[in-house]
Amino acid sequence: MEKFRQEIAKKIAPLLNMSREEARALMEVPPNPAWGDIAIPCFSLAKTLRKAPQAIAADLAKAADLDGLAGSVEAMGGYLNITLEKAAVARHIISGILQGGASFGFTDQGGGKTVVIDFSSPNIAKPFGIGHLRTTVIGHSLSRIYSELGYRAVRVNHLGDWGTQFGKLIVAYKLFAKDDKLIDDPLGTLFKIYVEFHRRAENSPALLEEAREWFRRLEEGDDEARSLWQRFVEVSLKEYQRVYDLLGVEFDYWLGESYYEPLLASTVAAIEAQGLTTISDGAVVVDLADHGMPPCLLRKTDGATLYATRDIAAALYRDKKHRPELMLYVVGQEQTLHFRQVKQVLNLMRSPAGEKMVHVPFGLFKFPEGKMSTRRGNVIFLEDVLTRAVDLAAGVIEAKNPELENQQEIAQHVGVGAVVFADLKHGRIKDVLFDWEEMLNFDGETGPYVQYTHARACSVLRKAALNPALSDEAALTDEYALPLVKLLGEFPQVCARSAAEYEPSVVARYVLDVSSLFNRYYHHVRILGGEAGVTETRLALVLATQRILARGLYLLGLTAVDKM
RNA sequence: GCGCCUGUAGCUCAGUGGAUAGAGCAACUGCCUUCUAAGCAGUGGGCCGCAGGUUCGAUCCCUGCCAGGCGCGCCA
Repeated sequence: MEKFRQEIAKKIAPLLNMSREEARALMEVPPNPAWGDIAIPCFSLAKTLRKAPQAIAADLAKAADLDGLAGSVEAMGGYLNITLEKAAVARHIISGILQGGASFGFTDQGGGKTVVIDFSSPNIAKPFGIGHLRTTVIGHSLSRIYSELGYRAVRVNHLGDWGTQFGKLIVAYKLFAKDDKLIDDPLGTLFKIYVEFHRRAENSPALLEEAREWFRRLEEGDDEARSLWQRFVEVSLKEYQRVYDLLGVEFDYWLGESYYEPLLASTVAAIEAQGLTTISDGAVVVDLADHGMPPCLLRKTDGATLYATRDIAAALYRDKKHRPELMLYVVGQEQTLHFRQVKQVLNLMRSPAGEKMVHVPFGLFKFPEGKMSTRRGNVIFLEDVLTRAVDLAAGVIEAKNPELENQQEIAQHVGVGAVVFADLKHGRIKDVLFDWEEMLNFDGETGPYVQYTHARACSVLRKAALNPALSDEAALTDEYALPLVKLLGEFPQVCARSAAEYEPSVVARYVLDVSSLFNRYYHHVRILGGEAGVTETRLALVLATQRILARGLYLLGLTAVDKM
């Protein structure tokens, strides 16, 4: 579709004495498809042309020579409405998708440039809760969308494997845990003793003091502290891997905060050397009052570093190592101030990393019972949500399609798809209410709905005796086929917008719309068994739809199943 | 107190400086001897938080207010 808009912009621009880009920017889609495919509102031109919008539109309609592009051009209440030549549109879009194969969305705007995406980043020794779902699926999806656009996506899992909580865990472990427990149920045990620690610490401040002391020993490389920390990290990673396997999520780098530990002293020294730091109450800080922010703490009074220090070191490291165009941080919106501070410090250091850094925030999960807190021990485990969804999907398959092969495998793709999609279909920034019913629903605007639509298209293609071919484009110009064709043609723009806004929901909404139009088509138009040329052409539309849905689902991190 | 984010149908959410504000869920009604009914078709349901302003035109941009969420140096 974009090609047609560009061509028309080229023809219209000289008539309005403006650039092609300006003409393109004027275009919109008429609210009623019967009015055309492209609308140009002429109101904003009235002042400069000193003519009534209605007259401008009428003159344009007369003057524009759009032969071969538009079927009709007419003025309507200040708008210039252009209707494209239906068969030409169908031929261009469908052949583009079928020849472009799986990568119709590929535009090569990335040109091989690198984008580093920091996402998931769970805190070691804490359960992988529902709270980590958002960063994990958004980051995963963004990495695929950027790859689709020709970028090299570097996926980094920035594990929270350092900090005072390890002091707490060591104290708790020495007090409450038995070694064998760490083998049977490692994360469950660590979680329990962590909660127990906080329960006791309420009445015993000495425990917190002891925890700080143990973290200090860890930082100094104390053998006992190191080996306990090492075990916590190992058992945690093993458990996280199960969730990542279920979700199909992979990373290029697993680098915890501890990885940057050796770089911290020199990082702080560099900032100090540039004269950016001051001492405040014994702590080393960068004053950001000139930039309207509270100071950024680099060193505590006791000399220990903070997470801002580590994020600055990590950003410098990533910039140097990968030379990226962009560095995305898919982290909850509650950390917006933190990232603004880190970015500002990098800018003050005159590091290019500051400009490249983009915080991609998302809203929190909210619960009917109130706030989730690891410390108080009320968490919903992501793995539980996923297995519950998979079980539910297995039940639906058993009821609706008992003959299906590989039921367990399909159930996994569909169940997980429901959970992932339920998250991605919402705009990032809004808080989301955790709702079992919505997350485990398979009807309506859901992952399974899109997967089902894809499976339906596959089923038709399997049963077809003819091969898809554009034998008779007129078969794609009816009221059910044409809207679908045109929507399929928007896929590249959808991918581009999704990346530009760091918004997987743009793709999610799109595949829902494609599914809806395809199901409508499927219901109203008999695909198989007609005249050969017509059937081949309809099959071409089915194949194009199937490919776009498969690609869209892939970009969201869902699996497109052939049967379900 | 200050800062950031959010406020659209009963619920969950799309939407755009423009022509009648859209989906899904829930409720009700139809449609399986025909390509997968996880579907399709239909009905009802809206001071687009409130008040000003900018504009030929504002749900969208600006200001103020109200409500909710989050954050505001030694946690991450």
